[in-house]
Amino acid sequence: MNEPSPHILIVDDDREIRDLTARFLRKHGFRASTAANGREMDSQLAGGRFDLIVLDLMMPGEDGLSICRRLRSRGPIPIVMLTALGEETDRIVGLEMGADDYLPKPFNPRELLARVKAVLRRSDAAAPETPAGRKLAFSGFTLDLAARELRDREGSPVALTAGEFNLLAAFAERPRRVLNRDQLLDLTHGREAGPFDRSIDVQLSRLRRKIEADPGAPALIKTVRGGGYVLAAEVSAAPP
Amino acid sequence: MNEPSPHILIVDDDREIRDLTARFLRKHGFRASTAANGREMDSQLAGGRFDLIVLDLMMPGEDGLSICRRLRSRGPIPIVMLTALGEETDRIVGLEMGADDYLPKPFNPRELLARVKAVLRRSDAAAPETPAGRKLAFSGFTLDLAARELRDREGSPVALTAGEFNLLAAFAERPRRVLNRDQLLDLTHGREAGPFDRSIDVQLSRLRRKIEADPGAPALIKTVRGGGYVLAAEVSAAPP
DNA sequence: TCGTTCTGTAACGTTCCGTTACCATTTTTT
DNA sequence: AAAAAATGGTAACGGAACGTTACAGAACGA
Repeated sequence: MNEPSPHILIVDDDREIRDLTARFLRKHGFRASTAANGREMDSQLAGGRFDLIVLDLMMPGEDGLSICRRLRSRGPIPIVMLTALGEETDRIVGLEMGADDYLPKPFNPRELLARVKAVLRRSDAAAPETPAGRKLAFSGFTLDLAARELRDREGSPVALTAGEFNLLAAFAERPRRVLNRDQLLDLTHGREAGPFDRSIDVQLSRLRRKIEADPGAPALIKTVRGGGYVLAAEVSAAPP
Repeated sequence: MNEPSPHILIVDDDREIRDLTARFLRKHGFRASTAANGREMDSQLAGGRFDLIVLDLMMPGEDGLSICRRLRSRGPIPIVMLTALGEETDRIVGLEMGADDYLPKPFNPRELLARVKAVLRRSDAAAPETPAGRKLAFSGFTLDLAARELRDREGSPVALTAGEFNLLAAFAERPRRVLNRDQLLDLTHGREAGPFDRSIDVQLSRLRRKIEADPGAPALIKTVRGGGYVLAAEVSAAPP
């Protein structure tokens, strides 16, 4: 079972940078595609699976921060951002926005390579998903990570939104561990929590309404006041 | 029961950077210790447990790379590396060496904080094994530490709040030992007692109301006047 | 483009828990 | 022994954390 080399999407309005970078990454064993702006990126993303996105911060039209936000709301894909030199404020804002790493322009291609590798290694270690679609079973439910669907004990599918599924998957992969809101935001959106961020609470409330027998007295995902939430059930691998 | 704040070791030959960084991290809720070189780091590591190491790359004597390699061979502790600006080659080597993140010097403390938090969040969520999903039995009750629930002798769950559960867990893990209020506060909240702190008394009163047959004459958790409280029952491991 | 679905924010109600206060009981002091 | 102090139980209160709903902007599909 040979896994394919990681697929990287380079988003930059400068054609020369785009092409040179893509060629350089390919020479070092990656697959690389390019996009000149947000729109092109969207159609690329619709077309295939990517493992990491190299994103220019300063672009005409929709800028890198806006794109970054959009990507984050979709799911936890790793992002390396390219920033003009010295814009430290932007770097910090971007970091809180959820980019995984930064590279000041102009950059040395070798260094981009190193950061891409490092970010991939990190996100790989953080998300130990098996390439083959895993199925997890807990408390009568079956969660199919590859098909992204949940079935109840009768086998009928439970309609979950993307956000609800991501949240449940984060718990199912770490059963019986208390996860705080920071960690959950990171796992589901790769984002950092703001000071008054309640989005996890709301998502969890919606999730509970769908999977708890009595949402008023949750037995599956419990609240740990001051700590976060924990999946109380035992999780085991389910047969394919 | 409640984990203490993460403990960070700063290894840098520059005393000013060391101390400023440590102070900054402490101000933001971390525990921080310092070491000026590899030797000091070793004795610090021998002395206590650390959750993350901030490591300067350029140091007289044993340099950061060598230290990083040694740390890696010891175990999987998270490392954030500090590199001088422009040492591109070293940065690349450092990342490939296995640092989890790095920061070019001079760095903005806020950015260090953001990266430290991010690295901790991830490494914490990626922790491989479940600590100890133990179940304890005493006096007809069953306390499931992983699922955070208590069941009575009929098997019906007893609704405990997080604080009550933490308190009971502290006792169940130390049966027949008198625990004073300072110890209990430390075990449940990682906090020190204030001069007129009665919070343990109040919580215990609430807990007794839920688990004692006659809260007026407690048989499970007894008061030791002038000493604290003690779980009188015998505790044994329960089958899963 | 339009309509639908999803999701974060704001707002409000509820529950939890630390503080305070008051009382009963025990211990110490006078 | 009476008075005073110390100790602990618990009710009551208020601030903070959490649950839930409503709404509006964003993403998505047609």
